[in-house]
Amino acid sequence: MARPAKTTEPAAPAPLGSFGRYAGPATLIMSSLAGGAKHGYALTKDIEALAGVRLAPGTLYEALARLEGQGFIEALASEDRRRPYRLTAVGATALRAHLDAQRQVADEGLRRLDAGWASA
Amino acid sequence: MARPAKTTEPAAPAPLGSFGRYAGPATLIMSSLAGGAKHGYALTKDIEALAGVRLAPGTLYEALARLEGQGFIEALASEDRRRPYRLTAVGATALRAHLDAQRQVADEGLRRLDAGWASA
DNA sequence: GACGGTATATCGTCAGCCGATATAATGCAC
DNA sequence: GTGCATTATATCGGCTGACGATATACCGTC
Repeated sequence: MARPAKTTEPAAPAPLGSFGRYAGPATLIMSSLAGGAKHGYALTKDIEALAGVRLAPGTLYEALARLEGQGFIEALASEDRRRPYRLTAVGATALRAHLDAQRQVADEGLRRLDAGWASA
Repeated sequence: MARPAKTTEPAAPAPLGSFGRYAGPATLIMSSLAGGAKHGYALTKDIEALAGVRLAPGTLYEALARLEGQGFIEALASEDRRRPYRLTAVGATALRAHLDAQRQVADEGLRRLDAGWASA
C-alpha cells in the first residue's frame, strides 16, 4: 500500500484531477495552445488559471515531447531560453474532436445527475 | 507506442481515448451510474454507447473496487451472479464537480479553437 | 552576491490502464 | 441434451505515463 492516509477521505471538492490521475495533461496543454503559441512555463501558468491544475514539470515536458512526436504540436524557433510550441492543424482537428466528445459525455452525465440518480 | 502508424493521419475522428490514456474510466463509470444502478457488464455496454469507449475488464473491475474504496460508489446486494453498484451521495457530489470542471475546460478549449488558433 | 522568480530537462517511483486468461452460469439452437 | 455464444466477474503481467525530486541556468533587484 503506497497510499499514506487517503483511503477514506471524501471531503475533497473534487476539481479536475481528484479522480485518481486526471490524465488530461495532453488535453490541457493543447487546449491552452489553442489560444496561441506558448512555451512550457507559460503553459503551466495558463493551465493553472484555466483549470486549476498545476502540472508537475515532469508531466509537462514529457507530454510536450510526446505530443510533438505525435505531430499534434510543433516547436517554434526558440528566441531566448524559451521553447515555444504551437498547435498543428492535425492537433487542432484532434483536439476539437476530443473536446467535443468530452463535453458530450460531461453533458450527459450532468443530465443524468439532474434527472435524479437516487430515485429508482 | 500502441498506435501502429498514425503519426500524420488527421482522418481519425479521435473519440474519447485517442489522447494517450484517457484515464477517464472512473468518470465514465460514475457518469453511467448516474443514470441508475448497474452491474459491471452492463456498465461496459452503457459506456460504449455513451462514449464509444470499450473498457477492458481489468480496467473496469479494478476501477470499481477503487471507487468503492473511496466511497464514491457502493455495492448492492447481488441477486444472481451480478454485482450491481450504485452512486453514493458523496460520489454524486464529486461527479458533478468533476463534470462541471471538465465541461468548462472543454468549452474554453473549443472557444479558443473557434477564435482561430492559426491567426497570429 | 544572495535571493526569488523564470525556464527547461531528466530520473526514479508508482498508479493505474490494458489485454490475456480463467472460470462459470445462462440461453438457445439444433 | 449437447454445443456454442453470450453474459458475467476476477486476476495477473506488462507497460505507459503522471508525479515529485532534483539539477541547471538565466534574470532582476535588493
